[in-house]
Amino acid sequence: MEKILQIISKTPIFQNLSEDDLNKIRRIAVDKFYNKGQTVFSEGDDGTGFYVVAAGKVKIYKVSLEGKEQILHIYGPGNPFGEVPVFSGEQFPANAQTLLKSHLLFFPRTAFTNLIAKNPSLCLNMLAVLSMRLRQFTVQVENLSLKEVPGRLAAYLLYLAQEQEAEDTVSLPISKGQLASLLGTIPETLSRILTKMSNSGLIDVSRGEIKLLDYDGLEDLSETGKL
Amino acid sequence: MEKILQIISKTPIFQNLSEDDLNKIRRIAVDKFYNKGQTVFSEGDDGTGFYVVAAGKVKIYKVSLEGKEQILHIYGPGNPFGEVPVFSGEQFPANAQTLLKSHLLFFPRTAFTNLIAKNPSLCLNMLAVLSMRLRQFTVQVENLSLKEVPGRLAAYLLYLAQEQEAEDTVSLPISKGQLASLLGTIPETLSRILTKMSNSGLIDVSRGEIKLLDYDGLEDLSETGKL
DNA sequence: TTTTAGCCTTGACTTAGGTCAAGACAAATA
DNA sequence: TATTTGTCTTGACCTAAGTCAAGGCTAAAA
Repeated sequence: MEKILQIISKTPIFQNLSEDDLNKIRRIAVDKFYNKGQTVFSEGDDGTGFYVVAAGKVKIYKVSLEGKEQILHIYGPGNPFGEVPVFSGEQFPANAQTLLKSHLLFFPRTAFTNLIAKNPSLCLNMLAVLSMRLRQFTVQVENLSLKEVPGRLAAYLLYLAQEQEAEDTVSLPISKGQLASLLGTIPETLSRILTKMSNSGLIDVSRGEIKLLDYDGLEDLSETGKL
Repeated sequence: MEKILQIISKTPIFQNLSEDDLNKIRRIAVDKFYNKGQTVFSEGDDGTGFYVVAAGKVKIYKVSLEGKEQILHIYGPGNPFGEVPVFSGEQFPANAQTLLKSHLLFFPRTAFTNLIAKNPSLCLNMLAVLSMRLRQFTVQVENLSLKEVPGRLAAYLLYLAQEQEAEDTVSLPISKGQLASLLGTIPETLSRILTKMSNSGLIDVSRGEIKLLDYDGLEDLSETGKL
């Protein structure tokens, strides 16, 4: 139980809250454990609450009738997900599945809204989280609509480098197949583009790691989109 | 000034608030008037507050370096926009421009956050609005990534029919050029697809109005995406 | 009514990227 | 070490949709 409190106190949405508030939050949290590849919820399911990743990794995604998958987000420790139906009612707008053995905290809807209605700080934190999400979607739509795949890949690699505070070598946090789905393409295309970028001296690819050889070139590519 | 109060009391984010609260909100609202085609804000501008459309129409959009435009939303009376930087700080993530002569209400950031921090109902309303937005983005990403243009168009027409509570004839609220940008394509492609759908008996197109002849066919198209 | 200007449409062409099928490679299991 | 399994890569091909350029239509302006 104390472990839960520790996790809660470190996650962004519960930042800057009193100890009393944190305890109230802890009391409504429910531990849930999942193996790799398990479905947490599916699009259309009733949203009875939201989750916070305590450990592991979760993908949020949509699937077309023909089976093509588009990943919307990948969340790791500290990230909340599944909040949309908590505030707008209705069902989950997408699917959630674990990418690794995961430990999640579940916050039941009504208990949580009761809490938030009495706690302006918590409410403002939540508004900040949703706003950041909207900002990210804005970028994703821009990428899908205004950039070609090489541009999206370059942008993602630069984002990874920043995320990992890496000098020049980033490690892919997901498989190439999943990366393709995140970038809105298919593995074959991603593979071809990786070799193309390799050949033009932008990057160096080696099993799960990519060395960024030409930052300026990558930045240019991520903006103009032309390889 | 009373007109402002009237507008405020009708807009969704200010629903279910006490008269006292509405008056407080009214006091911080600033009237702004724009002609057709004027820029309200640009991507990267500091977000000093957000807007509510009192009258007119506004598009929120991104532009690529090569000048291609992707519309993210089109907002009419009662819709708020530009809230992201209010809660997450930083700059506007996209551009806003009027599509018609418009009357907007501007809510300065700090005055509004002060209000919201003291008013749980207002805060929950705002959470609901942002959640709905996230839901819409989810659909937009799905459309862009998993559907082809005919599918997106069919989905949009069905959405319009529902929106307008139309039996079978919907009127396009925006020009075809703008519609192309909203669907993530270009006018030429949209034009070709409209004639194709016309030829296969799904719709009947006539200057700003489209008659939906085959709902089932359109629904099928919007899901499978194959014309 | 004629002219102008802004959309919209059509045609010919190009291309990014998807599909299908076959292999290559590596890791896990036997 | 051999075998299986899943992931990744490569090649040949196809197609949706973008580009470029020319006209056509409508509506406002002269």
